[in-house]
This record gives sequence, structure tokens and C-alpha cells, in this order.
Amino acid sequence: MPEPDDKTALYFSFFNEIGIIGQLSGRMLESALPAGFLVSHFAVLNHLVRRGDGSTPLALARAFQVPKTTMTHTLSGLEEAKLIRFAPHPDDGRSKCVMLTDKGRRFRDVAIERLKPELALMAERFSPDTIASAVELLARMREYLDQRRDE
Amino acid sequence: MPEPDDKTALYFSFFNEIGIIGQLSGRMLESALPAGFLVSHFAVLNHLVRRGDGSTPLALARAFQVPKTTMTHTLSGLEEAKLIRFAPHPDDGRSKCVMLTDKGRRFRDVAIERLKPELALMAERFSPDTIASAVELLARMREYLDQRRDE
DNA sequence: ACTATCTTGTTCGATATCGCACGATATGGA
DNA sequence: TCCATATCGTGCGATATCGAACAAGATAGT
Repeated sequence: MPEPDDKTALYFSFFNEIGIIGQLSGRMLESALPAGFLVSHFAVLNHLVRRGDGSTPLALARAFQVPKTTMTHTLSGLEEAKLIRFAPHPDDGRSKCVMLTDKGRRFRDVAIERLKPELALMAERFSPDTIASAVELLARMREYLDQRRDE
Repeated sequence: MPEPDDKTALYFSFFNEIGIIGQLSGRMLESALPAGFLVSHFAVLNHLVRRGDGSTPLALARAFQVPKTTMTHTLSGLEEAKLIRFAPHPDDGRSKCVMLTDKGRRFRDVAIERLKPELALMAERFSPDTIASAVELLARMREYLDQRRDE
């Protein structure tokens, strides 16, 4: 390492590992989805199931930290596949509400079911406790970066 | 959560956090790069500095777990900016060696210098020890996913 | 040496992602 | 009320990413 006297490299390797795991897990997840669907589609459906639907596109874009144009594109794919539908926003004429359809919920459930064996295998090597504490750190990191971003 | 009886959701949130941090850290890093350069460019340069240059494009693609077509594209951008150059492969006529140029090394050093304040701030909240142990877990996870991928 | 098969890098086409700029609506102050 | 400014979603163009197919070179079996 060229800078043995500082910790910079450590933090870079952290983000480097994050990036690579993002790649690998994305591929793994996509292999469990029908052709043409991506992580971004699944992630939105999963979010809607877990946090409840009715969010606006902008709220979703912020939740995943992607530009709103990207979210528009992702949502239009989901709508075309009838996995979500849009409802008018009750208070704000500029906005809309993203609603899960039954088909969307089933799509997400099937994907999860298809991934369960893989996750079970993973759980043999990485205990829920290990992952839970990692999630704790990662969530803190996400919140920190998110807040820094806004400043 | 819809499946209170299994740990599936925990593992999903792990990968979800990974994805979001990937987004956020990518943006942060790109803000320290000249316009038109992306994380992928920096990541390759950083890899070449730390692991030494002379790798082949395919080896780099594997290191970052991206398709080789993607690496071809990334490398062509770096070559056009004269941050790397290609040398013929001594043993294999199909392949080539990716070599850092002085300009490439400086590019990487400048980027790191520009990021140091941000990382120093981060280090106040996330100690090197914390990050080091996270890197350990992440590296294990990467190796695991990598190996699963090949099966 | 010959040939079948594998490996490496690229080209090509399709699509995802992103920044910019716009129209529509909301908000707040004069 | 009226206007300036902010916010929400989208259209557009540029570029990144990826899978499929290919050409050139390597490899292994005969």
C-alpha cells in the first residue's frame, strides 16, 4: 500500500467490498426473477410490501437514493407489467401514489420463495446474529452518508 | 413484516443496505472526480496502484465482478484519457496488460487527496476498528458469493 | 501436425441510468 | 389576489451496462 501511514485505504476497501457484493447479490437475485426484471424492480416491490404502499415516486427515489428519473423509469416498467398501479394523490395534484397490485405482491412472494434455498445455505455460513449486527452498522452508515449528502 | 417466522427479511435488508450504500458512496466518490469519470474508472486505477499493474482486462473484470464487456468499456475510457496504456501480453497473443501511466497514478492520488477530509469526518463516527471488522465480514461474504456464483 | 474445444477481448444491439430542462402544480410573501 | 419561487414527475439525449455472438489465439487429445 502506498500510504501506510493513514487509514484511507481501509475505508476504500470497505466501499470496494460493498460495490462488489452489490454486483454479486444483484446477479444472484436477478437469476431468481423472470427475464427482463432487475433488482430495482424487486427492490421497489419489496419496499412496498414491507413499508406499505401509497408512497410517491419521489419518496421511493429517496428511499433507494436514486435520481427521480431513474425511479420514473423503474416504475413505468412495473406498471407496464401490471405489478403496480398509480392512484391520484389526494392532496397534491403534481404527485401520485404507487399502489401494489395482487400480481405485484405475488411476483415478490415468488421471487422470495425462489431465493429461500440460497439464503438458507448462506445462513449456514453467516449466522443471523452476524448479519443482524452488520445490518445495524450498514444502516448507521447509510443514514450518515444520507445526511452528509444533504449538506 | 409479512414473514415473522423466518429470517429471510434480515438477509434482504442486508443486501438492500449494501445497494443503497453503494449508490451513496458512488455519488460521493464521483463528486471528487473530474466530470465524466465514474466510480468504475477510479476503482480500476486504485486497484492497479494497490495490487500493481500488468493485470489483464479479464482479471480486472473478475476482480470487480463485472462482465468483461463492461471492463472493455471502462478501460477504453481510461485509455482515451491516457490514465492507462496497454502493453502486449508476453505469453498470450489474445490478451494484453493494463499498465498505469504517471497521469493515471496522479489522477488517483488527487482523487484520494480530495476525499481525505470526507473520510476523516467519517472516521469520527466509524472507527477504523469498526470498519476493519466490517471489511473482514464483507470480504468473507464476497468470497462466498463469488464461489457460489461459479457453481 | 491436425482438429476440436476453450479462452480472451471486442463489436453490436438492447436497455438502465443519469443530468438537464421543462410543464404542471403548490407554496409563501407582497 | 398576484407573482416569485419551490417541488413533482417526465421527456430527452448522452452514456453505462449487459448478454449474445464473433474472431483470434491457445490448449489438449489424437
